[in-house]
Amino acid sequence: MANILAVDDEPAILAIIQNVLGKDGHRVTAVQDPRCIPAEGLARYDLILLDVMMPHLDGFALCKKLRACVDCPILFLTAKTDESALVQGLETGADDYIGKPFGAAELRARVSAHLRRETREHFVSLAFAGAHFNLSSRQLVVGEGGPPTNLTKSEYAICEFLARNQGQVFSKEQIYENIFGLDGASSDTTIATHIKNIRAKLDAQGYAPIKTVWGIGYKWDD
Amino acid sequence: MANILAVDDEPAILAIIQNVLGKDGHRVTAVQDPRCIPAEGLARYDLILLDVMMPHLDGFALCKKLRACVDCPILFLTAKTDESALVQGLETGADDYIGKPFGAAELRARVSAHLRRETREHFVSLAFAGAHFNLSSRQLVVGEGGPPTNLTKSEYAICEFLARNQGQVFSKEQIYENIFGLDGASSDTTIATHIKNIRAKLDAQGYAPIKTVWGIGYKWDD
DNA sequence: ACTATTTTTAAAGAATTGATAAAGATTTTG
DNA sequence: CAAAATCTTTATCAATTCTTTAAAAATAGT
Repeated sequence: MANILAVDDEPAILAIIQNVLGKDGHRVTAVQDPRCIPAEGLARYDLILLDVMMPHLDGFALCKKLRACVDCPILFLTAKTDESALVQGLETGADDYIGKPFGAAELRARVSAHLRRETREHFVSLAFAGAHFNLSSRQLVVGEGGPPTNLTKSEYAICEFLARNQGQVFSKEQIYENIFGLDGASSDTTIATHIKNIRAKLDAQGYAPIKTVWGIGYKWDD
Repeated sequence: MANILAVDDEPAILAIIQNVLGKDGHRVTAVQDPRCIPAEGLARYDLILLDVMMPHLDGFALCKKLRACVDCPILFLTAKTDESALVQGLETGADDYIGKPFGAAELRARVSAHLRRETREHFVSLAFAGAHFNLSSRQLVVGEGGPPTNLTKSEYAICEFLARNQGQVFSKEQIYENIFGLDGASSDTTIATHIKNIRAKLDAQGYAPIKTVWGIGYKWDD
């Protein structure tokens, strides 16, 4: 299950995408006007689908802009099927280029392949000097072969999010948005309290990976 | 530049691959008989290209076997262009499926896209001779791979502003306005004090990029 | 030597974080 | 289905850190 952003000026195409990928359990956010892409909270998407030919904004230019601030797979989904367009698309930083008319099965398979790859890479990389995440059982193990830390769902989610973006600083709002979605309006103290509780549990095991960056937020540093 | 393994029973195709990708500086190892794939040293390949229909061994089965012990991108390159074959190919663990006859440009673009993704830059940075800014984590690192300088929010903001406009001189008022907005009425000493504190921290690391332009203001010069 | 400007010092004021505790949700258990 | 346990969110306040200010000392230019 993944968060997917789909941008296309044709509502019919958006509906198909939403239908096809929804069946696989993904949450699809459909945007018809590329100018309305949420600037904040882009980080919470696991994959982005883009049309090339849209009014108001060129898909290639949009891809370049998105790529500058986003790390997830970007896939073009377009009627422009000539090879030079494909090359141009991939060179703007996209990861795949699917020609219309596309089959539902191909769309599903390609989206799955890209998502699978993300987890494949992350699985290997989510081990640190002082601890490692067991991503399938959603547990954090401090040290070597010890018992898993007894974190709650939210606490684990915060840890995994910060750890996946090791070194990067996030504000409390950003953390909340990335974990609970944009809708949830929360006070700063929510995340602050979670962080405090996480630190209490990890400190008890002699592990302190969450650093405060004063005035900005928190980061995972191990 | 990458190590690429290409498996295809047709020598002509292998030659084309070797020629096309060789021009991009990649080292292509060509294997005509899938049974001869080196069991050892598979990990040294950054990307694998597979044919589907080969004598002696099915490409899909081969992909599954490879995927079990290898983490790099696997791309099918095949004449079987129907959708169900594509879906089957991606489901065996491959990352892409390119139909023959393929254009040289498409092959290059797709291979580059997959390699690029492996090493995708997670942090946007602003680099100078003696230091670089990690813009995503809002940190200034002096020298090569050293620890980030411990700057406060305002101090970092001033540094980034001056650095972004390298060489340009700004008065204290201009600096204050650009960072805190027009509304903030501040005395000159506010910025002067910040500059002093920044210099103290950077001087301690043997780095002095902020120059005073007497009677005018300050500039970043590195 | 004089003046204007910058740098330093030191301390008051403002903002942010961390800790404590308790109310509101949710899930588990009997 | 209700009670109990657990988790999430909120409010409040102390502790910490940062920002701003005022005034003295140092420095550059004329």
